[in-house]
Parts: sequence; structure tokens; C-alpha cells
Amino acid sequence: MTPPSIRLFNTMTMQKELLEPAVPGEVGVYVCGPTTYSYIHIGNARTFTSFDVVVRYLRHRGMKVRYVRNYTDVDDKIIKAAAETGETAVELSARYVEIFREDARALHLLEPDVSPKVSEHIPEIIGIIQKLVDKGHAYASQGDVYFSVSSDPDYAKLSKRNLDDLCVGERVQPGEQKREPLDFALWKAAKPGEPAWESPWGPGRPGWHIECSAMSARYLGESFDIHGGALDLIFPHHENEIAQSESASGKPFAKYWMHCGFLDLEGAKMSKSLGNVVRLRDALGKVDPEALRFFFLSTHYRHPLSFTDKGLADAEARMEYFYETLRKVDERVAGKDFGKGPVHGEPHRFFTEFEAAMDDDFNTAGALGSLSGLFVLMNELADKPPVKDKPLVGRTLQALREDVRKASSVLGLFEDDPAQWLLRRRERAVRERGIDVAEVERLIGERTAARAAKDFAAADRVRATLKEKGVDIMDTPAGTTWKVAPAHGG
RNA sequence: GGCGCCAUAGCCAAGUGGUAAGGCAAAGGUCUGCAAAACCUUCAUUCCCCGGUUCGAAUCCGGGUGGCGCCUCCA
Repeated sequence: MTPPSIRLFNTMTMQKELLEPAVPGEVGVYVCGPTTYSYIHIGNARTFTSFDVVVRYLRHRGMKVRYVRNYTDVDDKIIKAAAETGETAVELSARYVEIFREDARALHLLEPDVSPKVSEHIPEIIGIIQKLVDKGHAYASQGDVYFSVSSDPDYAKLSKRNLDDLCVGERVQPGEQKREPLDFALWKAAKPGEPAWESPWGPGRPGWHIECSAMSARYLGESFDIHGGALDLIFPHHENEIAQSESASGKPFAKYWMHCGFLDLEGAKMSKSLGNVVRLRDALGKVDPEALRFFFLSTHYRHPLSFTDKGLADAEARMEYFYETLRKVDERVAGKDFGKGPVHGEPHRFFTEFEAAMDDDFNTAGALGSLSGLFVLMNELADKPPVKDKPLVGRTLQALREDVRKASSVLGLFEDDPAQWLLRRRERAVRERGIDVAEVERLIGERTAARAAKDFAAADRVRATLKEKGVDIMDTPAGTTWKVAPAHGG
């Protein structure tokens, strides 16, 4: 089989490039993970979901992916937060790692192959700092160690900045012992009471950027394929990683740089200083996790995305359509054998389109569009009267269902049992709207009796009563079912 | 000030040289006792504006206008 031709936008070259891993068929991916000092927010969630799909798709295309996403568990913000809660930094950080893992599971994020923690890689970090000092790229100063930006002629090649324009002069904080304003800390001397590790420069802790250089080298090698994060990491974080890694190893660092766009709140930036940060956990209390995933994936990963009630409600309605369709299809064909033979039309054409969109820089929005045709066809076939249940229809539905399964594994969507998902969704809506299930069922019983007696006026009165309570009823060949009507006004 | 991104129907959103995907909403239809769901049909001669290149531009170039991001911890 010919190797898949996946193209991806590389921030380094600002162009879409063909993915050509150093070892054909094997891809190393490093994504900057969370700093574990609080709950992650929905912007973090979008970024991690985007890279989750990147990894899933590469695997779908037959690549062997080694996926590394770190935990930054040594950091000034953690120390500060721990001082406020009375925990040690280690305790607080461990607690938020667990919280992150719960959130990640709820969002159906794959577990990375390696999730290294900074605190467990101090020797590697000291090793790379020592190498930089030995090669003249870094210098120690009163217990701190700084990277000398002027020692790296390539500095700022990722962000394409002009060093002279970088607000020079405002960056030296009191107490810092830098030679030049742009230099940044590789190692910070410990102040009393702070977590510290022994080092050739005295007790201290790593600076922010060096961890990713050390841990990516340990698990993916000094040169690897894809490095990802959100846009705001381009400068200075990723820039500094490149400077450190390439200065230390003398080799090119990551080949492809992928950066995810921002999520905003109806046009307003989400930031801690504005106090409008939405935690993933809070969002998950209001919207189905898969609907949130669908919402993220319905816009291209590099584009800005507005987090709105309308967008979320649309995503949930869409998920319901998908799952209703799948339930109908599963009832019709699951576990049945329709034998070998021809199928109706070209059922796989939708999935071919899906892959073409994904091959083009992981265009999930386009891919989702091609899935629409697939679902329409499934509905059309599944609605054909069972008396005409020819093997042709069954085989075609099974072929389509199989393609949905493949898309599921790529997108992390509609992987649940459809009936279960729909039931859970109804149960949640029942709780939110305070609906009395026993009463609903009693009223439906009354209506069924009225219909049997051809008293349609009475039947319609029951329908109206239920509608007022927010319940829609559906008469099906298998009897009357009901669901909670979509909420109005978001 | 420097670097960079974005602008497509009422809304969301693909499309980066070959004649505007998809979804929501809306209108009509099929089905239904009535509905719901599903399906069908309709819904941008046009892609912020003005120039230019080209046989051909939403797509490329120049200039505007309007949003936004990074340059400080930030996904």
C-alpha cells in the first residue's frame, strides 16, 4: 500500500507540508501538557482535543505513533497555590494531576504513551543545562543559570521576531542576574521553603522551558517529528525550547510545529485577569462531553472558536441526530448476517472524502461535513419498510456502519452504545428540568387508551399537557416513546 | 512600535486559481388520526471594500476598512 499523504501546516515554515517522519511509518509527537496548579479550562480542553485527534488520525492511517504529553508539576504558580492551600507543592500538584486525568477521561482523550513529570526528570534537566554551560550557551550567576540568547544566531526563527524590537530593557526583574534582557532562566536558585533539588549550581529548580527540551529528548530523541501546543506557546516557550535543544545537541529539534488557535468567549478573550475563565469541569456539567468534543472539532484547529451557548446547543442537537440514526441502524442490522454480495451505490465514498479532508491538515470541519451525507443515507435506508428488508439494504447499512466506526475512532465521537447515550441524555434533561417520569408515563398510558378508543381530542389534550412540561412524545411501531424537548433560549 | 492571524448566507462553518461542501434556522412537501423523528425540495450569480495579475480569483498581488492574537504567566 502506498503511504498516506498527510499534509500539515508547519509554523516553522508557515506552509502546509507533506508529513515525512524521520523513520517512515513512525511518528514522535510531543504536546505541551498542563501545569498542574488548578483545573484546566475549556481552551486547554480544545487544544488537547485537537492533538488527540491528530494522534488518532495518524494511527488510523497506519502510523506507529509515540505520543508524549508532559505534566509541568514544578512551577512558580504551583508553589504559590500550595502556599495558599497549605499543601506542599508536590501534594497540590499530584492532586491536580488526578483531576486532570478525570477531565481527560470525561473528554475521551487518549492516554498518551508517556506522561512525564518534571519532578521525575531533574537529572535529565541538569544534564542538558550542564551541556549548555559547557558549550558556552549558558552561564551560572549566583545560583541561577541562564541561557545566553546571543549565543544562538538562529534565535527567534520560529516566531520570526526581530530581537531589537522585543521591548528590550523591560524584562530584567529585580533580583535576576541576567547578562542580557532576553536571556532566560534554565535553573532557578531556591528561596527558603521552596522545593529544591541539588545541582552543580546549588539547590534550586528548573526554569519553565528546559523541561520540555529534556523530556522530549529522553522519550523521542534529540530530533523528532511533531511538536504541538497552542498559539501562545510559540513565543517564548517553543522558541526557547528550540534554542536550548539545538544548542545542546547540535541537531535540529522538532521538524513540524503545530499550533492550535484560541477559544474565546463570544469575542472576549478568556483570561485569568479578566476573571472569565470557564473550567472544563463546569462546562461538562452543562453540556454532554461528546457534544463538547463535536463543538471543538466543528471548526478547524488553527482557527479561532467562540464558545457560545448557541454553538453548544447546536452541537448537542447534532449529537442527538447522530445517535438516533445509529440506534435505528443498529436495531436494524446489528448482529445479523446479510451474506456476501453487492451493496447499494458506493457507500464508502463518504469515508473516502472524510479521509481526504483529514489528510489536508486535519480538517475536522470538512471531514464532519462529509459524514453528513453518510448519515442521511443511513437514515434513508434504515427507514425503508422492513418487509423490503433485502440483503442489499442490510449489507449497505453494515458497510456504512463500519465506516462510522472508523470515523468514531478518529474523532473520539459516537463511540458509545447509541441507546445508552440517548437514555443518559434524557435522564440528565429530566433532572435539569425537574420532570416527573412516573407522571409522564401515566399520561402516556392515558393517551394510549384514548387513542385506542379513537378519542383523538383527549389524546391531543394529553400531548399538549406533556408539551407544556417540556416532553415530546413520538408514536412508533413499537409503541409511544418520549424525550425531553430541546430547551429554548439556551 | 514589532511579529502574525482572521473577514464566506439570518447564525455556525468548509473551500487557497477553474466557476460557492455541510450544519442550524426558515418555507413547502412525503409520512402521521394529529404530531415528533426521518427523508425530499427551496434558501449566497456570490465570498468586507477598491484596484491589479490571469482565458479564469472567494482563492494570487497592492492598498484600504473592520475584528483578533503574540511580544509579560497564559492552551
